[in-house]
Amino acid sequence: MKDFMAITKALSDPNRVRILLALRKGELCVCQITELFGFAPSTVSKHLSILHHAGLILSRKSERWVYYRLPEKPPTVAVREALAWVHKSLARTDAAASDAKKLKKILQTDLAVICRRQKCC
Amino acid sequence: MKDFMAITKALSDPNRVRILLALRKGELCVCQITELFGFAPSTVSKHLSILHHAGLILSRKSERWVYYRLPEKPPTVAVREALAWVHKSLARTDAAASDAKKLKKILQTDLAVICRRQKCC
DNA sequence: TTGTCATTTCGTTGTTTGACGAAATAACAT
DNA sequence: ATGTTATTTCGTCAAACAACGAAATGACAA
Repeated sequence: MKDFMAITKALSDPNRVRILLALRKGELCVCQITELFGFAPSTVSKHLSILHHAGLILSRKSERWVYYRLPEKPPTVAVREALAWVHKSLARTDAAASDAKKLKKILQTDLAVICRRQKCC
Repeated sequence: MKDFMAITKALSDPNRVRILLALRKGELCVCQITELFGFAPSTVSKHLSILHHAGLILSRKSERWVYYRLPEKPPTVAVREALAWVHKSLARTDAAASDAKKLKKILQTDLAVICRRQKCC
């Protein structure tokens, strides 16, 4: 029950759901997600930590960046079904499409440039 | 997306999830659920209204009581999958079993008696 | 119509949550 | 070692939320 509630709480914020949808196409680093949302990096990091704690995403560190991704093999049935439910319900929505479009642009830009941009302005 | 978030918000409170599990065996009136939880009737009513608004439960009025139940034919795919997910994930947990046991006792008692009990003490 | 009774609505209170910026951390490059 | 840099942690603030009791509602019975 506790594990299950960790999942439902993680899903109860629309921005965290958007993160799950954005990760469908493959892993993203924190600053790419930050760029997509326009939030402070600390805010995005917190959202990712909640998703990670619920088992809904995995992370990996490489060079200077931390990448998050959907689990190829979900840790529990509850997590697997939750992810399937999210994607089935929302993959074709306008919100998902709009994020996907924005994400495409972000993926064409160099990571270092994106990160630096978040510091200065 | 808005409809989906109504569902995830509804599921993000453990007591509301417990209500959904309690309704698996059939409809219950507000005072029976109130008895099961030990909360104030107004609190339970609010929880039910949130679940109802998300499409996760239906209501019907009969004599003096309002009965809530799971939809036999869920209104959307998202709702259907959500309910299936909840039940699949939690039906066999201790929490569900303990509520089911308590509920069995409540169902043996006359409705009017239960309701009156909540007024006086 | 009047009273009764189950439920809902409303207003209040304490807790949780989501956002931020500043400071800490951890990894890498110099 | 030292500095740089991406990310995380911490403290703060405002908004949202869950609980309550009191009052309103709406249905039925007298």
